[in-house]
Amino acid sequence: MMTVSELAKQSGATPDAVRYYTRMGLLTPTRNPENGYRLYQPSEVHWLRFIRQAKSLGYTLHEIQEIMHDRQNGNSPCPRVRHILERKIVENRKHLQELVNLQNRMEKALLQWADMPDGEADDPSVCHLIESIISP
Amino acid sequence: MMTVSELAKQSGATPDAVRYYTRMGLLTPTRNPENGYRLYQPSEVHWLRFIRQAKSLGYTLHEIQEIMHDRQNGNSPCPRVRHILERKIVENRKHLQELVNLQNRMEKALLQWADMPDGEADDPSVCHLIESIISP
DNA sequence: TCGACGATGACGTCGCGTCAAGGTAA
DNA sequence: ATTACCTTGACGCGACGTCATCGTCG
Repeated sequence: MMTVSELAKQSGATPDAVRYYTRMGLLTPTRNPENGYRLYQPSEVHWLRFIRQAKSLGYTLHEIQEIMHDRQNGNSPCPRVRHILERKIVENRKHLQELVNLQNRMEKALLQWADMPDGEADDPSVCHLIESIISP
Repeated sequence: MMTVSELAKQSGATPDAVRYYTRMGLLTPTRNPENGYRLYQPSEVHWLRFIRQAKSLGYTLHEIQEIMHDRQNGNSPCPRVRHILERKIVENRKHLQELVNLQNRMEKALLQWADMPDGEADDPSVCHLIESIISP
């Protein structure tokens, strides 16, 4: 039986994150009746590592919750796990493209600004640098 | 003088966003004393377009606030504007790299899972697919 | 006795979106 | 009279981090 920070150290999470996962129902400690401390079984280390592994693959805590519910209901979570990842690959590709576009806009702007002076205090515009950019 | 939704239409924002910018102090309407409606000067269209232009370049509303404060204090915001963008270009490059890494991890996982069966309901692991991934 | 740990509960992040409950305009 | 607008205030998102205030352990 281990306390929050002992469990946290075993898997690289912070004690605050462990408490948060516990509030969400992803971890289910018992309580020390003398002082109310959360007490985790050694087997919880496996669950917490699973949570962190899934998170590093892009699963949200809500999705991890659904995966664990499958398990608790006696179903294999694998079909759901595959579906979610396929969706995430598509979504992330779109997100990446947006960030690439943003990066291009920012770099083009900085290049274009290199030849432009700073504005004066009494300019009519807010910032002529920003306003000079042609919207895509 | 225009109401929220008239101003919003002039620049492509939603009325809710206009009210939000107003709460943040980025827009400063007067009020119709008869009914309390926000009343914007035609010149606010320029400010709102500036806000949206800056946002599309990646500036946060908080940063836009600082830029506007420069203006109101009689200083040129341009040096700040340049600095922020230089910082954002670096940050976004890092963020992009993380998302590319995530995308690679996800795509490798899906490929690897293609040859693996779904787990059974009585598996000892939570999901052997996710647990089979070797952490980077 | 003191510092490191534990507890709860609430608030902050970011940029809005949404909802409720009501008043107003055309 | 209907409908589309306006107001304020509060809550939701995601994954924690932080803070205050307190009790406990070694």
